[in-house]
Amino acid sequence: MGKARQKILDASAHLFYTRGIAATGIDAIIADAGVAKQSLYNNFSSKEELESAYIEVRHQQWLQLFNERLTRQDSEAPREPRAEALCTVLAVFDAYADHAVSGWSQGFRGCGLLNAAAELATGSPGRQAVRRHKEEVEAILVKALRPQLEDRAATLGRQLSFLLEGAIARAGLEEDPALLDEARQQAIKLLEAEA
Amino acid sequence: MGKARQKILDASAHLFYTRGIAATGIDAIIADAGVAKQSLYNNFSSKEELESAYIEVRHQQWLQLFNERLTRQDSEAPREPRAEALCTVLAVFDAYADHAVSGWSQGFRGCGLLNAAAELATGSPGRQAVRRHKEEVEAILVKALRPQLEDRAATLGRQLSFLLEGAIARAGLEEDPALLDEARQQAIKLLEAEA
DNA sequence: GAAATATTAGACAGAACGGTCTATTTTGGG
DNA sequence: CCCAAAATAGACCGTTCTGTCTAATATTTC
Repeated sequence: MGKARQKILDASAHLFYTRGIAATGIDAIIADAGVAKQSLYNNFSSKEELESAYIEVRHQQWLQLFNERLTRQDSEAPREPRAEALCTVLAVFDAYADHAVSGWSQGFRGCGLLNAAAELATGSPGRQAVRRHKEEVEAILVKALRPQLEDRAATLGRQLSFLLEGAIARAGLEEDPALLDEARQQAIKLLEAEA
Repeated sequence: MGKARQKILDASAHLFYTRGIAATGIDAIIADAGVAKQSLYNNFSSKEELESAYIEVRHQQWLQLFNERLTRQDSEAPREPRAEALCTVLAVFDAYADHAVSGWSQGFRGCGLLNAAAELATGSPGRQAVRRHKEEVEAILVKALRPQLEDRAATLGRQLSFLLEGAIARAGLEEDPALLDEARQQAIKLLEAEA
């Protein structure tokens, strides 16, 4: 397959994130990608399918950033069970921060997936995909906390996921990723308090 | 002034919230409102102005729900300084829950203001208004906590605002306002831990 | 180098968009 | 009752939207 598809995905990732999905027209995407309109419809049957691809790619990007953070910390830090839970939690927070600053030059606008969901109809495949993404993030947190906290893992994992989600949203509104650092600090304190 | 304006505001509140702003056309609004197109442009100079009005109205609606919760609790509960901080915090959370269930029949989709911001350009008046709304909510929390917590009020107020914001977002995705109750419970525990 | 596959530019269609205009009718206050 | 203000229906305009079509040109693969 060709490289037009990737150029289209890159351009739509940029435009969908910075201007919103509905506000971004096909013509703007192909102009930004430097690609013919037919190349878009050779790779995606409709704009809706391109939107779904955008969401899926963004989810996979986050997963990769998370795994990079996780393995990086694993090779540095020791393996006490308590520290491992903390490392995983921090990797989740840092992966979101990484995702934020990776698009910082385009103007930080919070979580692209949550923003996309805001434009999608209730029950639509895209919105369900975003829902599953957030559930997966929460599940990662809960699973990491389980060995140490048992019953309280579910509650604290959910609380951390709320904290993270809210921090990203507010950081996007304030255009200040530093709010993510604050949430990270608060997460550390919450974990210490549970120990 | 006439009642066409109110019918338009009601219809656009419903449609902007459930379908998104960009996805909602003028014709859909006037059809839902049962109003002539000219009546819309007699009351609003453009769709953009109607969007701004939608945001402002929604902000005022929340403020009213908050004040109702506040005065209701004030007339019931005693006035210990510690309990007053808790009451204000819970009033903030409950006001958001009220706002959620008031539109529950139309399908709960989280915070309408945050959703609107996701569609608005960085630096646009509407997006700035949403930002100020969230800052005001956080300021209410911090102010309520100040007498009891002094220095820690700012940090805890911010943490509570993150918690609340994330809970609403996740509740919207899950279409389950019960997540707001969980966040409320977590907020109570956070306050107890600080005491 | 030939055949198959991608990619290109651009015209085009049909619908939906925001917004204007006219002309008529309804409404409400003095 | 009268008159000004408000609301009505609906045609209309220019633009933009998604998506299709044609036909020529690159690129890859064998």
